[in-house]
Amino acid sequence: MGRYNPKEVEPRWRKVWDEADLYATREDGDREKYYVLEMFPYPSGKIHIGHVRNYAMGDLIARFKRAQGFNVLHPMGWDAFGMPAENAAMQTGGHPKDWTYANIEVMRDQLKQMGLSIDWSREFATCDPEYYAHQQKLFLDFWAAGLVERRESYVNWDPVDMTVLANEQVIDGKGWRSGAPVERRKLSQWFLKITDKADDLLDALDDGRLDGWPENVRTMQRNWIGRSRGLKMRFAYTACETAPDGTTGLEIYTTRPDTLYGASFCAVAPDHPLALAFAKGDKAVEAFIADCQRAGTSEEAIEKAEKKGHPLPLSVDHPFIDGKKLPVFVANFILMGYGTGAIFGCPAHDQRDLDFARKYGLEVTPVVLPADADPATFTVGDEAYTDDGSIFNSDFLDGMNVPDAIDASINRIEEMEQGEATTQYRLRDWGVSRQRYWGCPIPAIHCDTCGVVPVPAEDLPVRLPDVAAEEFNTPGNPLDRAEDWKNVTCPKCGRPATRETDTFDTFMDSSWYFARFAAAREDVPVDKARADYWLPVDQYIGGVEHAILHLLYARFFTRAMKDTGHLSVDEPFANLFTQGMVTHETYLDPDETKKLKDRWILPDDVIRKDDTIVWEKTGEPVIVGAIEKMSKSKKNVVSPEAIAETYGADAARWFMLSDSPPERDVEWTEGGIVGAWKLMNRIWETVEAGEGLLAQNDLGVVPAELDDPSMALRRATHSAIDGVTDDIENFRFNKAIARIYEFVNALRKAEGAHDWVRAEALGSLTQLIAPFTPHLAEECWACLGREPFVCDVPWPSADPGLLVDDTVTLAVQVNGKRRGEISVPTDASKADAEKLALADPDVMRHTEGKTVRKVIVVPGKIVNIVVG
RNA sequence: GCGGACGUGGUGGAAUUGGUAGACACAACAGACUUAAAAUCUGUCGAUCGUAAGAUCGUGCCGGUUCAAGUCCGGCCGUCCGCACCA
Repeated sequence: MGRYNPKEVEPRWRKVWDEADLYATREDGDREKYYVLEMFPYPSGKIHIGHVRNYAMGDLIARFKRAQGFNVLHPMGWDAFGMPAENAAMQTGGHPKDWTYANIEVMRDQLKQMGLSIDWSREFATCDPEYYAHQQKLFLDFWAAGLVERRESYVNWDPVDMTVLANEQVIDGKGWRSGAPVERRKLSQWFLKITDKADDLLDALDDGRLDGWPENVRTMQRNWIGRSRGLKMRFAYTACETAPDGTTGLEIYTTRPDTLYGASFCAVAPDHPLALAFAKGDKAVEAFIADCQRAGTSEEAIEKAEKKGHPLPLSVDHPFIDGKKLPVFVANFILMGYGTGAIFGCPAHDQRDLDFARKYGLEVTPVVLPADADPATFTVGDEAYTDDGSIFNSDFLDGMNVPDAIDASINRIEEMEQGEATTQYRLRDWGVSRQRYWGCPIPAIHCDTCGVVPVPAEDLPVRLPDVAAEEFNTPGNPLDRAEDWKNVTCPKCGRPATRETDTFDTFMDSSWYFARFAAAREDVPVDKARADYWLPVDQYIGGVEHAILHLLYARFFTRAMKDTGHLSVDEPFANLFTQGMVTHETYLDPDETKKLKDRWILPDDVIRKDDTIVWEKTGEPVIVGAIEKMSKSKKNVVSPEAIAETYGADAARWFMLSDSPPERDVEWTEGGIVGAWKLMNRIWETVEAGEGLLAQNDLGVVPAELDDPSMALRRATHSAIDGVTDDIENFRFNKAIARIYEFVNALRKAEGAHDWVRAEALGSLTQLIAPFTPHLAEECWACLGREPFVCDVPWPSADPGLLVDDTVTLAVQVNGKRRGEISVPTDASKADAEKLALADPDVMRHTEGKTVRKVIVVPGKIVNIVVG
């Protein structure tokens, strides 16, 4: 007897599991497969509580499915390339590689301490040449398949990190990592043609292929891809054949060709070729463009920015109205990156166009009439009319609704050979070049004679050269200066050439790792047969912060890998679950003379005294700040190591899964972890009281004639099995935990129950907690004298006969208000229930002297008596 | 502005297709045990009135449907998330 001692118990069981090699997985045709994967961690140094929550969920699912008889794959790896390693190298004078692998060593140990059922034989880091060699091969295959493009383009340049960012990595005009305002630069860049797959990426969101994904993630991806159907058309220049940029007409894009009759001007983006061409000979145009480019791109700047334009010295002909000319402006609100960078303006039905037209005195002709408006008097004031209606003032379109008019105008423009229907995307191709050392080298060679040449497959991998530590303290990319590595001969012509010195965006590394786990040691990127067995991932679990970037890239990669014969699936993740963050209170030093960033105090350094929280150092109260996501900057972090040391890994896992629904944020509190710890002890104590009770896995037949307390415990056992199973299957871990609490409470009150029933209850309890708290469960299982291992025992099933009682309590309402309750046999007829309800004294007090007009009986639930 | 999620005790949160609102836990309070504390155990715990039995009110606000609404419908208010001068 004695308290449960996780410090001794947990390592002991992990050793036993290790020696039995329990969690190594092989392909096995007899059992159905189940692939559960949590987003792999970046080896930043130590695991944090967020990891604990993420991996506790994944391990819960893995163990649950394993007990249900599935052949479970549950692997782990490291997303190991990336800038923090270079920053650390800069600060410590070391090498990114040493820093990264040292962190992996530490974090692997920490993860192992959590008692996860992971197949460590499949572990890899993305910075292993054995991994990135295959990534280079995939890239070469994509290149050959036409999915890669090298082009000169404006890029988002992060001046702090000195690298290019993908559009997805620019948030509010700032770098996603550095927070520095992003600059525009023109560079030659590698692109993956994700827009080639835009339609399928979008369609799969709605055609059932991603039914296992949360709606919010699908919506985010839908918005991000941003498909719109419209018309690309040319407006002929009035009285001139060609413009200074060499074009013979202005090509615009519109989704509202139905409003063509309301057009009153055209406008182009400040960096549109036409505008730039005019700027060369026109100081005013040049000045206007420069002015536009100076304006910020932040959200605020855009919102406040006034619609501004500058006329260009030419006009265009209206396609439908003979003799009507439209002026052409350069305007600050047109984006070069969307459509053709040019529009026609219809002020009556677009707010931006209206603002612009009012400012420059352009005509406003309404052409869409609201349903109840009078065509003779309808005008547009300061608000554009953007809803549906019937077309008027528009010749052949008059009387149509908006969708019909859109079709009709497109047809007419196509007949006139002035344009065609097209689809536009907000999504742009994925720029994958990064001017960094610590990434996967791009396998390409630049030759003056042959141009850009792929590295031959047999020369892979292109390994990162070892460079001296001081290289990381020099601005720019160390690969640019690694002369021995950089200078090669051209594989085509044999003349001197140079390697590509950019490396891949690290999001590429995480875009296919799930497929590599199927056969992590094979000498091909993906072993097709084994990948066909394991993929898709049946359950993927991670943070919602990856809803767009990582998940979209992985979906694209999977399609590209299918095109190039590496995979057979086109969606990588059949079911996705996005878990909430772990938050914590923040504490502030009240001394306001200090800078804010120096005032945050660690939770470990404060003490709760009655109602106030004081700083250990001074004994003075601290300011209790908001409950926020744990972050190093606000110091509101707790160390999983310290928690495990004090309470054990099981208690930490349990707490992270209790209370809050898994998709919601959970607040880390001292009270919460203590509560979990108390339960560990309570379970242990309860099981220990039944030590060796019927020490066998198979209890045999149920004894006949059990007394009432025994029957009650059996019912509690089976309803716990039923409820917990259902809750786990539906990701309601907090409810599953609540049911286990109820079951434990029932079990502790049932000491007089029959031994057989107690043995059944204790065994079931142990099995039910096993996916949550594997060490404790194994210890309990051994204590009961059952055969190891509980994690390999089939999941218990509930006897449906024990889920219903033979009597049931019905609430009785009078006029919808609860006035009493009656106990009736479960199979009682409606008439019997009605009779009993009407005879109940509590009910009769409210029906006395009144006429019963109606009685509604819902079997098993409620009786409602309507009186008047 | 567009799209999505949500709003329940002091707190985290339960409530399957409309059918006993507040499961389970945290905090708080009272009691038992103890020299004492911790731990553990028992009890109370939405609000108001009442010694009690009980009554009335109560799921962001207003209205509606229904025998019955946290749940459905209409209209507001508020919070969070994503996108955003996307033509």
